[in-house]
Amino acid sequence: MSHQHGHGATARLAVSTVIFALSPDEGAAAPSLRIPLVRRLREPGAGRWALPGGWLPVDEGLDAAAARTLAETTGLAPRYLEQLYTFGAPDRSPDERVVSVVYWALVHSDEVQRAVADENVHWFDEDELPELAFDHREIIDYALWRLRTKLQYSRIAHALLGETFTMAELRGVHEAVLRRRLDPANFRRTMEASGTLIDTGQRLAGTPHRPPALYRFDTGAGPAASDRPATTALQRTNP
Amino acid sequence: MSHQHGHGATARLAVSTVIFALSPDEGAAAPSLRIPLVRRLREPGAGRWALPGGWLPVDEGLDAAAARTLAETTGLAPRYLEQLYTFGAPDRSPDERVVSVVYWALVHSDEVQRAVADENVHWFDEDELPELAFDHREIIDYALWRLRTKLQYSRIAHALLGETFTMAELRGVHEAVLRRRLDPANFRRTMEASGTLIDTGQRLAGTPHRPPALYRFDTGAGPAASDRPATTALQRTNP
DNA sequence: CTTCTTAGAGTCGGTATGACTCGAAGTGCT
DNA sequence: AGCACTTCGAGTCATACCGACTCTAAGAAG
Repeated sequence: MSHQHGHGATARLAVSTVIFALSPDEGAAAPSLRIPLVRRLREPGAGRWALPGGWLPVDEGLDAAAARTLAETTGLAPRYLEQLYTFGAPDRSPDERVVSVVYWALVHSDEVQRAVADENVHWFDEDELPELAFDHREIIDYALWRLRTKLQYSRIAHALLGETFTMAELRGVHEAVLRRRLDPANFRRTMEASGTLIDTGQRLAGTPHRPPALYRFDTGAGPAASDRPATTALQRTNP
Repeated sequence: MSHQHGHGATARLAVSTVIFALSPDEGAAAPSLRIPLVRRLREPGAGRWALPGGWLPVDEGLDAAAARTLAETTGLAPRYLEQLYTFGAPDRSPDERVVSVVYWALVHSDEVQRAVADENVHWFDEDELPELAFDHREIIDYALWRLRTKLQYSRIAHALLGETFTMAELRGVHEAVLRRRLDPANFRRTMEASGTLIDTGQRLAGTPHRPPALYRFDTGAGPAASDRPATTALQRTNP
């Protein structure tokens, strides 16, 4: 029953990645989400902006191909990388059938500074995206939805921050992603109750007001990521 | 930057589906989840059980290929079908590189009766799975996790039930999927509060106790499926 | 030493949920 | 007919969580 379609022609496999970073902190301005896009140099869609990606080499895993793609574009390694969805409508690319396994990634904004600066690579603000090639606009919209949804039940915000951070910085990440103001007191309560924050004991000096505490993320245990089943062995430890 | 790997050899694309149905209702026994598998007739993995699937034809969409695969196996159309994940480790299949776009589906148990009966197709109970070919065991575990997770915040249980059903039947579906007893009173309260149930006004007669009400699912509006972003147009209607 | 700003703790009310109780409404047995 | 038995389905109570809000703490700036 399986494999009944023979070894005839099939679609070509590409891997693309939607990369997110926060805009570099420029004073008191609220940070915003930014996405790097590459200008297509060849047809189809030459001149248009598109997601970074490439054909899948026969001997490379999907995750590895996504990470490599990302490194070639930003020059840096992702802090977070997860498969998003596979897009394969027959007409999504003219001329030939292309199936794209799309990933999404988070990188730290500090590292964006050191990233590839090229006239054919540009970081766009989330709400100032240009016209995109193929179905890449839908893909980005889906990735944005996933990022926003996941931020609320997972703890991925640290992938956009440095080693230590203040509660206000962490809240700023959430506000930028969710595009919504959050109550500082309630946000603090929720984060502290999550048990994923560690107070370093240090305080950030030099602010024109009361110095805030600096936190680290608890990279150890804590509530599992919950976007994947625990391994069978780990799952048994639950009850 | 994109497409930089040329038009050389690439992986072959397959589409597979994890299909779920409830065991046929045999008296008072609690229903359980069942999954149809096909016996592999050729190498690699000949003789082993595997997920139904096939190579992706060049001119067929991913969803369509999954639905066709499912129809060829069960002889029926899925009540629910959603992409699960794309598996593409370089060594998951010997001999050649295969990337599988995997879907998961729900079908109604009544229809399983009319499904394909073949010595090479067999419905296995969720906890009595045989040794599987390739990485299909991991795939099924992931699909099970997704089904259980999604059942709790979405309303997909109706895809496993008939047109009308009692509250106890609906609860039975949840209990079978979650493998956990649920309090009847609390379950009723939660479901009624969700606003997705419509009381048909009819009651199921012939039971050896108080006759239960028959419900339908509200196929119209209600809380959006929330596993996908609303279309851009709809999203704008949010305040 | 007063004023300004943000940090961070605490209060209050509404809502969701688990555990539990109890009358309702059928069938089947005596 | 009447009693026992079963599940249906409504209701109660305690607790956890979360949004809105208040208030004090601790620094810089003037």
